[in-house]
Amino acid sequence: MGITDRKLRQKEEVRASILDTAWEMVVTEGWHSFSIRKIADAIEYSVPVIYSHFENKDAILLEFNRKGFQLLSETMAEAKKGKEEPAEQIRAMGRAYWDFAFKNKEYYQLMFGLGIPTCETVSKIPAIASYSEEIIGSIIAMVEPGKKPSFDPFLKYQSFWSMLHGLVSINMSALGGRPDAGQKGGEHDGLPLQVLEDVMCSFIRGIQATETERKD
Amino acid sequence: MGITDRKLRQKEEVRASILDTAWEMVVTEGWHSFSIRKIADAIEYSVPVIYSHFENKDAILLEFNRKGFQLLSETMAEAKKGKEEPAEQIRAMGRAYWDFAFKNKEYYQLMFGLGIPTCETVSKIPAIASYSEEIIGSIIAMVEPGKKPSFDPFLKYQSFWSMLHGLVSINMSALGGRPDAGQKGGEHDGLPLQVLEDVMCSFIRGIQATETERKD
DNA sequence: TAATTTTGCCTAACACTGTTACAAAAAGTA
DNA sequence: TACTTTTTGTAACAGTGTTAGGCAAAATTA
Repeated sequence: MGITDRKLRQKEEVRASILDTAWEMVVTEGWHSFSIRKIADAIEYSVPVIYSHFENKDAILLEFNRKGFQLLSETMAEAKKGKEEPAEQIRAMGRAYWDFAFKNKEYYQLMFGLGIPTCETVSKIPAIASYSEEIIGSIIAMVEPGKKPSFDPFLKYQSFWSMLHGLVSINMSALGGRPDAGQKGGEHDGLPLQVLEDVMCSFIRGIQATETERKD
Repeated sequence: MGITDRKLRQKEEVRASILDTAWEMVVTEGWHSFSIRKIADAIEYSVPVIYSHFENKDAILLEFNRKGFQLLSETMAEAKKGKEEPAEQIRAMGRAYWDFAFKNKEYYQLMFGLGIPTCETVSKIPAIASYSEEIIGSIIAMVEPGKKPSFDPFLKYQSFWSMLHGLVSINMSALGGRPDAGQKGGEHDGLPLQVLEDVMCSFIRGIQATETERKD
């Protein structure tokens, strides 16, 4: 049956063109102009055709979310590969995370913007797991030799991610506090990268330090 | 002229009822149901009346933004007041920041959500300045005695804020990574607070450490 | 008091948005 | 060719932000 075969192929083409067109619009015009109707107009089909490929608007966003986390976790794995020392791996991943965020602003905003219902969709995106494992691996490797008691790698992972995410989103909203922060020469010049280094430094030093006691 | 006086008073009342009603709706139903028409309906006026008080929807949001930063900077000042040691001040402010975020989810989401055009509105909110000065003050006080060269308090401030913001927003989206993170018993139970302590610990230790050298 | 201006307010429209029911057209099958 | 199934478009529904125009009451003036 070559006919149903071709039909499937054509259907897949339409689906791809929906995603491609939508993405192009988001990149060139921003998330605010992400609209089913505009996509339909651009691919020269009527609106219901889109609904025959995706249940609703959120389903398209979920698809981009998937791609974003896939890309991020690949980026992290790639950054890790070059380095031997766990501390260097973490530094490289931190830098890679930063670069990913600013090279793929649209993905990052979708993935970590507060407005998006990530709560329920976490389970639908397996790449989140592989992304976090990439980091946790290095953290464990970094402390294994010393064999410290009461060391929670997941806690450290959350700290690390929090630091990175905060840094990125504050810089992405150009809300640094200094009036000249944000869009100047290139995209993020000088100080923010220094802050990134500073943050990673104290994180790594914090893990390498023997004790992690706290006075509550 | 008591008449124009009363008119001004009444106009002010309508304005206040717009803001009150809008806020109540946001708190009970979330940001998604923040709508000019719904507000008009609730205050029992027609839609254009709202436009006679606010230029547009963003103007109302800006108003809430102002209030949010006002509240945050007051919270920070209050937290600082109790402590003498700069390190303790910073820890207290970090904790206060965290509490503010989860006690005022709606404010926090508005203030630091990526979807909101904070870039242009920073200049319109003077409370942002007083908030950051509150933190920078303690950072400077903490290192002053030692008189370290090449120490940038603003860089440390950005690090600190980034860590806090990342921590909060990751926990707020219930995206911790562990399936049970987020909405369990109360609102944020156990681990996240440990992460907060962990993060503040390494931050303070990082400043207290004599050198801040990096190998690039 | 009567005429006139000003003010406050509402109806209704415009241009959008996501979503869907239904009918028409195209394609495949007999 | 006639029938059936699949694919597609039209048009509607229920929302959204925003604004133009008119009406009536209130305040000002004559």
